[in-house]
Amino acid sequence: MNNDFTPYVSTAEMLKALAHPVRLCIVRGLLQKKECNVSYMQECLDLPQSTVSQHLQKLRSVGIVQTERNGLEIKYTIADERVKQLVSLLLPEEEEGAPDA
Amino acid sequence: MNNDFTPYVSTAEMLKALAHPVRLCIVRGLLQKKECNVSYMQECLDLPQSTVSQHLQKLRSVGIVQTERNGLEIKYTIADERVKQLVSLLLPEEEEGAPDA
DNA sequence: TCGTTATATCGTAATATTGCGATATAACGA
DNA sequence: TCGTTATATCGCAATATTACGATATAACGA
Repeated sequence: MNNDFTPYVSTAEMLKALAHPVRLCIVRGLLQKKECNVSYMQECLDLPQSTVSQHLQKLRSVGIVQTERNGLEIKYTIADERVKQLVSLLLPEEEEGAPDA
Repeated sequence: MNNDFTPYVSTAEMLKALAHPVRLCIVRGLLQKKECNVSYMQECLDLPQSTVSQHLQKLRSVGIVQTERNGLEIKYTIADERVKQLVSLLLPEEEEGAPDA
């Protein structure tokens, strides 16, 4: 009868993009810092540059983050306001301390 | 420096469990109907029984749904209250009409 | 133009997820 | 106990995701 799942596909894709520990970390860091370039994230995350960049492309492909070029650097910011609520719903707030990604 | 993603792993797993069109459909149906057995879902979704059951096991493995046996049937219900908020945040409300899964 | 820095994309091996028929288990009624 | 119904698990081929070095692109300063 009702076997049309297309209304759920784009939401599922957005959730899939968020459903990775590294990407959750990136998103939470961006929510805290408001904006960030790739090499700073790379340092914080301690992952190869290509790995960080690919995670960012995935987040960007579903509209979770957006970019703005500033000379050599590219600033990433959160583009979908819903992820703010989503993260505050799912990620337990952390202790005071050194900031993240 | 900070390359410990373990705080994000369980949240990522929960999101991964939700990040599938069929499972989103199941979850939304359960939120609407409050409870449901497998064969009813199977009919609504028009998918093989084993497929539905495997999706349900995945949702159960991360605590999104829970089960209660009632004779031959097993009733599924939403176990994690956060998904209610999550779904209402992400899934656009639908028109009046025939109920779903 | 060249060298350098910042970021993105390619290629690919390793790993994970998916769908589903076949089969197993669990509970019921006779 | 047997047959039946409801649900779960197995096995596995097909597909998707992941990580990351190698390479490409884009912008800058000299």
